[in-house]
Order: sequence, then C-alpha cells, then structure tokens
Amino acid sequence: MIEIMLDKFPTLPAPFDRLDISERHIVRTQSGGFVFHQGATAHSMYFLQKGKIRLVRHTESGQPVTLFQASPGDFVAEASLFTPNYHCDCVADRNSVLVRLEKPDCLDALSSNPEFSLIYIERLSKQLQLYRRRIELMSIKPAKDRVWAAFCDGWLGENITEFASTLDLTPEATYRALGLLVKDGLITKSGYGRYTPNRA
Amino acid sequence: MIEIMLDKFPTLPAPFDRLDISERHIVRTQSGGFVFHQGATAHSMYFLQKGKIRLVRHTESGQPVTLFQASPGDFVAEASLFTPNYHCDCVADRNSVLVRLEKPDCLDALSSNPEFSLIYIERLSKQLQLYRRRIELMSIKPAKDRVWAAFCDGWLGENITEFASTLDLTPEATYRALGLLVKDGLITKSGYGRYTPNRA
DNA sequence: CGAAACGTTGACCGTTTTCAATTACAGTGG
DNA sequence: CCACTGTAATTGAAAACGGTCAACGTTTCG
Repeated sequence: MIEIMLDKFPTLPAPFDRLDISERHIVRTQSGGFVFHQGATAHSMYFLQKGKIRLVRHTESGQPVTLFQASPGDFVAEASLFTPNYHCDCVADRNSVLVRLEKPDCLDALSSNPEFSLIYIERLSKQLQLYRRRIELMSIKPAKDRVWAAFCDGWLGENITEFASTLDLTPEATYRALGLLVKDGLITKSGYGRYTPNRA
Repeated sequence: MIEIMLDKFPTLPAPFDRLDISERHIVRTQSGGFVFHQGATAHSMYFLQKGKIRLVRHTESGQPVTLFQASPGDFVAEASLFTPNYHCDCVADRNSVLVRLEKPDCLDALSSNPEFSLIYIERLSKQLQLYRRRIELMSIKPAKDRVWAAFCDGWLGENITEFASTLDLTPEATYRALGLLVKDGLITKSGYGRYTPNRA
C-alpha cells in the first residue's frame, strides 16, 4: 500500500531535497485551475508531484499554444529563476499537487553551495540527454523501428498508451508495431499489455 | 566577409568563454573520424564550432543507434562531467572543429565560481525549454499546423531544409505547408526561399 | 560559365491515423 | 464474491497525410 503511494507521488529529487520544505510550499490545484499566469512576476519554480499540468502561451492573436505537458516527477519553470516574469500560463489538467521552490531559496542555495549547484547541473545535463534522445527516437521513421529502439532504451513503462504518446504514435500504431516485433521474435508478449525482451 | 565568418563559426558561449582556451583545446576531425569512443574515459565535454557530428551508441547486438546530431553551436557530452566513461561514440559527419572543455577545468570553475555555475544553469535551463517546445511542436499533427506554429515561434532561419528537419518533416512537405499558409494569407512569399509573416 | 546545393512542384505509394467495435482487467459497491 | 463501470488493450477497415521519387528552377560561388 505504502509503496504504491510512494510510486504515485515522486519525491523531490536531489539537490532540492535539501531545501527546507514545509506545508506552505505545497500547492494543490484543482483541474482547470492556474498555478501561475503569463506575465506575472516569477517567484518560484515548481516540482510536479501528482496530477498533470500544462504550460500554455497565448499569442498576440490570443491563440493558446501548449509549450509543455508535465507529468509527476517533472520540474516546471526552471528558467523562471532567470527571468523576471513567467512567459506562459501554467494550468492544471487534473487535480494536481506541486512543490513550490521559491526563487530566493533556490538562488541562495545555488550561489552559496557549489555542491548543490553541481548536483543540479548534473540533473539538468541528464535531462538534456533524455530529451535529445527522445527527439532522435521520434525521428525514426517506420513505427516498428521506432518502437523497437524505444523499447531497447527502456522507455516502456506500465502504460502502453503513455509509451505511445512519448513516441508520438497513436496507441493503435504502437500495438501493431509491438505485434510485428513479437512476430519477429524480438520481444515476447507476456500477458495483457505486457511485453518482455527476448534473449539473443 | 568577417561577419559571415563569425556567423559560420559560433564562438564559445557563456560561461565557458571565461575559461582559458588555447590552440591545444581545438580539435579538428575529418569527416568519418572519431572525437571519442564509447567506453573511453570521459576527459572532456565539447563545443562544436564547425561541421556536423553525431553521437552513436552501439547496442549489445552491435546495431548502431544515433542518439544526437549536433550542429555548430551545440555542446556535446555535457553529462560526461558526471560519468566516468563516454556512453557513446562521437563521430564526425563532416570535417569539423570542436573546442575541448576538459573535465577538471569545468568542474573547477563550477565548484569555485558560483557565478559561473549560475550562468551554466541558466544556459541548461533555457536549452531544456527549447527542447521541450520542440517536442511539443513535433507532436502537432497536420504538417501545416506544425509549420505555422514553428514559424510563429521563429524557428525558420536561413535554410528551409534545416527548418524542415527540425520539425521532422521532409523539405517537400514543408514547402507544401508553406504554400498552404501563403494561400491562407497567413504568410507571404517574399522571394526565393523567403517567407515573412503577415500583419493581422 | 559551370557545378553544387537549395528551393519548388507534381504524381504516386505506403504507413499511420482515424473510426469503430470488442476484449481484458482493476476498482467499486452491493 | 460478484455484477458494474471505466479505462486500457487489441484488432479491423478505410481514408488521409506525408514520404518518396523525379524533374526542373534558382541562387551562389569558385
């Protein structure tokens, strides 16, 4: 039970786990509610613990443009540490729980504690790696090859639908690709919605 | 003339412009040559000044997998600051010029100079923003909408082919999309390979 | 001038999306 | 424990979109 809850609520990762976080930093937002608004003074960055949030920018003509959809475990508005105002809205798609990391606290820690900085830089560097890899994955053309590459990388989690959206494929296309890979003997279907790698 | 040359050879951006860089840090690699090998001790990260390089990982079965293709202005192997070995090959696709940023120099600067760290963190944060936006762009389904969104964002540079590849579209598809946008009156073709936004 | 690279357009083809229907599983309340 | 409900998984068929191939125009640069 407890493990499941921990699973569903990722904890604040290093180096921010060192900050003094109290209940007043926890932000609970109802589905449809705003975490911050475009143009508002950027006081904080956020860590999404639970739910789904979306960063939306409004163009001059008023058209909304989604910049990023965050899932639990993602940081949001890291760059706000370096900009005076938020450049987009942050809106919750579901009831969500976030940890507010206030700008002064972050900048203090980063300025005064080199170890803290290094760990954050490490985190950002590795994130960058992941994003680059994901872009490279999305550019693989036949769906079968893309799914195979991503599968080998270990992107497939619990949920195939989510896996599909990570690859920018429809779930249907993903199921079919997985089916072909099974037929090729590269992977094995080990149950309803479960696929496991084969030994060479 | 000189400006053009500066254009073609991006200079080392902050904060690394503060490091003491001499000729011995400049790495020139012929097309097909390697900058570093998977498994080798990670001594440095690199800044690509000219040319094209590719990060390639070899799977257990020996299949090569491209992780990232870098263009001038990109950093490569930032995460190697935090890992003992390179986890992929770095191979030049053209004659290339890189600046080698040695791990001890970088870690020293990051550990001893908080301002240096902050600027690097700022850079990484903004890179992250760009990648996230690019992923979001690539997930826009009809090519026309994708091109329009990217165009509004200002991704279109000098080269339409490059613009196309950024969007994971073929040049042909991109030309057609641009044509439709012109037909819709959203943009104007202002010359051979030149498109400009329309006023509302 | 000539070669090379980029831009542009057309036609055809293949893959993926879309839409629809069915099955499997998890969680809920009786 | 079981029916009940919702979400995810799965499969099929048809349509649409973008990729591929091919041809040609334009610009740049040596």
